[in-house]
Amino acid sequence: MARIPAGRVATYGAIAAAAHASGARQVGYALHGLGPHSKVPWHRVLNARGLISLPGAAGALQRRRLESEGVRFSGRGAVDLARFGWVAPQSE
DNA sequence: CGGTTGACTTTCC
DNA sequence: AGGAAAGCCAACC
Repeated sequence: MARIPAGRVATYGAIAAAAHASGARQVGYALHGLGPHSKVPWHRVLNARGLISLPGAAGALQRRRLESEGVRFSGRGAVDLARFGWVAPQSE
């Protein structure tokens, strides 16, 4: 996840596959455990629809951070994964 | 040790 | 096309 370049986003499922995680939910659970103080770019992680799955103020913070990195949001607050979606480089 | 939960995804209706 | 249901697996109580 830390290898995700700025201005790009990745889905939970993609990270799970790249990180050999057991499932997309576990990725989200791990992020929940990290906390907002972690230096991991957790804000670049979105769900399969390109939407922010994180409710509350943290979600608003995430969107703001992504916009700061150049990620453009669609009218419904969704990110175009076809453009900003990050593909894991054969990370064994 | 077991039932519930969750920052998810996919399929079926 | 939009909502409900099921699948998934580790953490929590």
